[in-house]
Amino acid sequence: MLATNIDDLPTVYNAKETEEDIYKFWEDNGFFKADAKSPKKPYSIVIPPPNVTGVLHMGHALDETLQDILIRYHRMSGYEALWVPGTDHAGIATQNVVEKKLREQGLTRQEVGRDRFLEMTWEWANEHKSRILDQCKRLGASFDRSRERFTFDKGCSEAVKEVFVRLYEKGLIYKGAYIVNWCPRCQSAISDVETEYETEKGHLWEISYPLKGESGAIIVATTRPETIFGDVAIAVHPTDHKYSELVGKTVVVPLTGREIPIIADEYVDKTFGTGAVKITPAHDPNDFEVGKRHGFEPIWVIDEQGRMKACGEVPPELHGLDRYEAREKIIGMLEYNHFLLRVREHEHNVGKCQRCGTTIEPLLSEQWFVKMKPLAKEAIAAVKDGRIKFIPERWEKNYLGWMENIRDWCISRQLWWGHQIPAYHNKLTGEMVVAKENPDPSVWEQETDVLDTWFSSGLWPFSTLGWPNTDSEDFKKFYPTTTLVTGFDIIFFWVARMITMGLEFTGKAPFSTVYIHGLIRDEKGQKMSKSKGNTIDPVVIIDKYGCDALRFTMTSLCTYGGQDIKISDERFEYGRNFANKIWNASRFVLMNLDGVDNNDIDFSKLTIADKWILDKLNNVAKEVNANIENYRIGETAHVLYDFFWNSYCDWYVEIAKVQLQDSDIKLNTQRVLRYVLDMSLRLLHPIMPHITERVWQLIPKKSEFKAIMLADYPVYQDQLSFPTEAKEMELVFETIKSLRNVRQSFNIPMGLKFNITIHATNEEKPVFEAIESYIKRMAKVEEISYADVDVPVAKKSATAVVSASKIVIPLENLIDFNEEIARQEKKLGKLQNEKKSLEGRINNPKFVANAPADLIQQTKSRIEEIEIQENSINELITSLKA
RNA sequence: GGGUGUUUAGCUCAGUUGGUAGAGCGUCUCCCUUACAAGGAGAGGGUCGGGGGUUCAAGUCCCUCAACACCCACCA
Repeated sequence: MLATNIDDLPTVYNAKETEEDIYKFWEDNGFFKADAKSPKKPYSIVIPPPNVTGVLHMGHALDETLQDILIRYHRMSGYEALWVPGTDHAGIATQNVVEKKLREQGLTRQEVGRDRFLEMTWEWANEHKSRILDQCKRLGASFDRSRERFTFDKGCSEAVKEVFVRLYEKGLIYKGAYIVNWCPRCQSAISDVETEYETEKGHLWEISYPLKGESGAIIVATTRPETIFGDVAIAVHPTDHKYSELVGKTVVVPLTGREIPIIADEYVDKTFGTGAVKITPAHDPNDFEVGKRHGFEPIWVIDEQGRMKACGEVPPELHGLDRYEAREKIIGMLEYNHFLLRVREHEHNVGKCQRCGTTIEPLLSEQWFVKMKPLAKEAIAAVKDGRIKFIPERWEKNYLGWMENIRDWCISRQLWWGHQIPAYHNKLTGEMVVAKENPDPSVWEQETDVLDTWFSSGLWPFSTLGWPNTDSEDFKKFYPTTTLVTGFDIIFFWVARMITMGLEFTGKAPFSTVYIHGLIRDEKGQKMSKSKGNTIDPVVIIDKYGCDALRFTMTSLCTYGGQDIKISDERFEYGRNFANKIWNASRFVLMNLDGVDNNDIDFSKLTIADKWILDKLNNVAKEVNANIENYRIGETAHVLYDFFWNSYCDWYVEIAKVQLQDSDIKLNTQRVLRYVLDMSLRLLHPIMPHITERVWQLIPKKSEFKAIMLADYPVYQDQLSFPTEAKEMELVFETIKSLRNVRQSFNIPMGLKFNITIHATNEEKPVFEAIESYIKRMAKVEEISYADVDVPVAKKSATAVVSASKIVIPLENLIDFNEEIARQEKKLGKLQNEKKSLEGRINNPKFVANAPADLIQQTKSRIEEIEIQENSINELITSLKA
């Protein structure tokens, strides 16, 4: 149990013991549950579903924190806020994990069989499904667990079938034989976006193909000699004079003796290699196109495992050999037979499987595709006409560029873990139908391929809200969602597809704003990865520094431009220290409230300092609201940090200590202290939910809200605006700062109080009188006396020029006058520089003609102010020198 | 080959419509002042990557160069 007695609160904030209890308090009270029947305006976010295979990492921590900030802010601002949590079945990734476990037992999925394998994967998924969302609780995530979903649950599966059938019926899904990116390890096709290219050092082999029936040969350059058996032609550029006489002739493929023609095709680059290229339509996407144009039948020579195919085209001694072993062997064979003329080092890009890193084998195979061009139209329009806005805006360009050049999406995967394609083959006739249900299982059997995992994620914003049942309460209330928060790395994978599908099936953009944040990197700016061993575990950080510290630190590092965020363990001290500051300032206030349980401030009794802090708070509220609305989350953190620490703690709380001594204004000061703390906590709550809730619960109050997370978010109020007093307080700060400066400069110990004389102007004197008590306490001043501003200052003294007045500290025995002269000259120098530059402006007629009036006025008055101070300082220096 | 981002204090980075640069950490002084040493007070530190241009005025807009990072394309 957390302590409730103020005197029992530790002097160091204990995040660990607080956070668990507070989260439980929220959850037990059902505060995260959204009400679809609420009359309030909806605000909804669907979580980018983490993979069931995953453990919480820093990327999630940031993503979830930002969503939680938006949700909590809107919940407090009068919206019915719904955050839908859930996980992704992550087809390949999950299957790989389960297969790996099998392999550890010496088994393959084929040995286990499809049904048993799926059973095992479901078991595994069910065990892990909630794990990551449970971990998100450590982040303080206020999502509605009663609405938790899974991309492979019944509802999502219904949505998938519905979408598939409708797209098929519309002619937007087709099946066909094309070159796809094939992962020999995953044993499946993967899509273009799942293929990552890496630069690798390889070789460029020049191979001689002898002409048939005459002497001579054509030299071909290739990086993949093992595909030689699949060659159907040699291509040269139509305008390449080197080869013009050879086009139409026949050559003999080395090592097989097969005869193939030399053809001309524009695809060939005259300047690369030898200018002649072998055409292997079954194993290269470009060659496939060339082959199609010229009407060649592709020849398969590499199988799905990446091994040489046991077919007539391939010499028997190579059958079943791995593609790289075969390559070595073939090189040897070519060399032995004098077909190999030259080898060169060659750097080129090689496609890798995003999931397992295996080199992709472009393979001709029968797959299912979605025609993207027709769907992309609306998805492009929705972004162009502003129905969907990207923050930061530049990602729009990125999205549009991709969408405008979109290619068909290969959606079939030769996996077992995933949504089985709802197509059925007639065992007798071979006929195929696409339907949500099997027409007759005794005659029809379902397609064995499953769908790309992103197919179901693409439906996430509406499948989670009840679609295809468009009458569901959640769908009606919360769709379309408001904001999507994610990293830029999945704009193509996910965001683009949600937009496409959402528009096609609901007629509405699935969200109006896409908030893209940066990626988390290590302190050197490198991507965090398990293999590099540079990951930072958010749970470890939370244990060490606290969740709110983690959230605050990360939030403060978010920039409007969405830059990547570099972190290291020590950086989180920033947030922890701030949490501790909040804790201790709160303790002070709580210890001094004497049970004051309301914010009923008596406006007639407000001091200048009270008005200043209220004015400041008011402006902060205004700024914070605007910042959050505009996704300036980092700025929000900075503004609140600065206000709470530098204004409230460093100045107002210190001033309040003075005011609390005055029985006349004690109660009102307590109310101001309480009010500003209350509002500060509310303002901070979306970013630092636990500590703010914890402290807020400790503030004596009549029941108003049950929790700070349900309290009203502060907004700007006219009656709390005190610009005049806010300005006058500058005098307090300047005075106290100058006096402290003098004290430090002359090494006057804090224990030694001194008297001062203020040579004040008539305007400023009343203000000084009003703030005397603050000056006395905060600058350790004994007595304050006044003199006219024109009266010469006492000779043996240090002087601070503040605004138009002078503050004189008689320090006969304490100061070295040369030092004081130097100190004043330094200040004078600064002022003179400033004046010089300002005068340069004001004396420029073009400036006076063009600059805005208020700036000119401002410049003039600043010059006047400087002149007054200059005069004072000059006088001082003269008198010191005398 | 196209595109985007970055370059500001010793370090890590902020800086919304152009109006003489800010924070955190670190450094140097001083301080256990009854909320906080994870703290308080004071100080020092930058010709805003180079060059050019627009403007009365440029860290901010335009051009150019350089370095670094990333994305897309995929010449065998």
